[in-house]
Amino acid sequence: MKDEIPGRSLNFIEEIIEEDLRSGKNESRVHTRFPPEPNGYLHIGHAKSICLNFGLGKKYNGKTNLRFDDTNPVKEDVEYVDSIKEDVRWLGFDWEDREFFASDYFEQLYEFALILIRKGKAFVCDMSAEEISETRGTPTRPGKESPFRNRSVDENLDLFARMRAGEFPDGARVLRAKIDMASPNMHMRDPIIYRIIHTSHHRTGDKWCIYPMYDFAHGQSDSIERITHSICTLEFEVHRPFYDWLIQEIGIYAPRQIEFARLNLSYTVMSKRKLLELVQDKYVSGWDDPRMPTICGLRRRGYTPESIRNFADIIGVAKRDNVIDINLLEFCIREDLNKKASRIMGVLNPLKIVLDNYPEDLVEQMEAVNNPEDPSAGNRKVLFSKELYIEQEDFMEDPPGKFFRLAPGREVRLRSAYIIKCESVVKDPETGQILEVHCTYDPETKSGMPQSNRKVKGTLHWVSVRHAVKAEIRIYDRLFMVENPDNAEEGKTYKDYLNPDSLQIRTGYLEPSVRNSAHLQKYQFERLGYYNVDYDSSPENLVFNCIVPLRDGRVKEKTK
RNA sequence: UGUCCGAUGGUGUAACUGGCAACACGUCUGCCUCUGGAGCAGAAGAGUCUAGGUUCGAUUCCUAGUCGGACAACCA
Repeated sequence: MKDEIPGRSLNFIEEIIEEDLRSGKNESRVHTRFPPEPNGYLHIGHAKSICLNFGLGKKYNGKTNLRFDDTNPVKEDVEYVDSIKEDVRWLGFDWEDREFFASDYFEQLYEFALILIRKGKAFVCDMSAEEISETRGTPTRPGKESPFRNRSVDENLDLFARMRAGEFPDGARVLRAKIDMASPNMHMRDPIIYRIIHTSHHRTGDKWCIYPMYDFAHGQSDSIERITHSICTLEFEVHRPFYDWLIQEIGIYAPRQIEFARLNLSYTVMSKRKLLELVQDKYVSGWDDPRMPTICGLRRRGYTPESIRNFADIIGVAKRDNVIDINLLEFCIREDLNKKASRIMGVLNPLKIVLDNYPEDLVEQMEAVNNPEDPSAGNRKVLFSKELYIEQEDFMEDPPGKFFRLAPGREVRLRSAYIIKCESVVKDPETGQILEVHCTYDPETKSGMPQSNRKVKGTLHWVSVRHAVKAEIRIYDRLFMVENPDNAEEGKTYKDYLNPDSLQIRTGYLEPSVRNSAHLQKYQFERLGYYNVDYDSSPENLVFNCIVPLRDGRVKEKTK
């Protein structure tokens, strides 16, 4: 985690917290929570919230709970609970023994509902979902009161008990708060707080057939856990008056809810519904497809927890809607991996080089630096021989002015090896395609030798043909072709903007040192980019994911 | 024709609570380099949605607009 720079300005949430600390509110405790619903995988937007909540807990010597808001058994599953825990842990956060579930509080929540009923603040309503919806009114028009609104306390108590006992089918009745059908805030128009669902719950099994609505569970769960600052996203701002009303009427501890703007990333979608759709309709290989903005997708792509935490830190927290440029995320992973990733050489588009003056059977071990940014990473040996592969793009028969690489008559440095000079080109007589390039090497210029300092304009990466190992290289591009796929034009959906070339599979020729890499091992392929060993990889069938290419000045020249 | 929230360079976030706008990404220029990477040095780019007001002075306060977002699931 980044060290706090003293004097660095506070975000608006930290300001509120420090004010509360100064005034001695909540006995000067800071207690936050991350409250996911276990109905989907976590994405980078959740990472922002996780970093915020756990970060605040840490910064103010407080605590942060992990609580699953599992109030809807039809959509939730343990699969999601497990993945969420894994992801939060992987991001580097620890909730210690404070792993909670809203379902742990079902009995308590039921008691809260009883309190409301006894106070005449809640009633059992027999209307159908359609009727309730019709009588709710619109934002500009008040709703109509339910004909069941004035049932006696005893009748409500009896009916609610029978709801719990399972006497009624799904949808037959609900419990509603009795507030104000004419409120300008839709959430105050006698909102539903309990509904009948005869579905077994992933934790409580068949113990319950009535379940609290999220709005009835969330605020009270925070209260039960004595959360001091309930941090959530902007869309819950309009719910706050209802939460406050509940806390007030039930008469329990009141956390303070603070809303912030959720993260939006360019060239991607972030809603759980859409991500689920991409998975179910097989637009991607799964939740952890390296193109997905999910935490597990980013992990598989090769992002590090540090880079994601740093990203969350850099984007800041505020209340205004925002769209973060995806390249800021890429900046964060490059910055991190530049310091950490070992460098290796690999060729993705091979062109054969033959060194005419190099002994036929000689094999040399070249000393190569693992990471110029980190001397402690040490060196390794790279095998060199008469026939090498270089990148096709690194040779041009008729180069333009600013081409620093190999061309007829020109010299170039082979990284960690010799300076070579291009002597001739062998082409296919039929197609004119270049088959191999013949060069001579200068034996005096081996890296490290006294005379090796001769300046040449370019340095190329290479791999010995005889020693190269093949690997499957998966290269990813952005999943969507437009900056904001959510904002689809008439008659289109976000899916119409899916990038058909977001996955490209190639064969790479790599130096043999990578053969026994562990899954998720990260490398910089010199001059190309950062690569991650995929879960599908094995020593026999290496598979790498391109995390992000290196920044490349050449690209700009071309687009100019 | 409601309620709530927001508005600062291309993007995001600041401005010690009223003292002529800073940082990061991106862009551009130069240096350096056995990665056209990294690093280093520098530059351009907003006068803070608009109109009034308070004030010696407003991005910060007030008023009225404008624009954008959220809210009408027995979802969260």
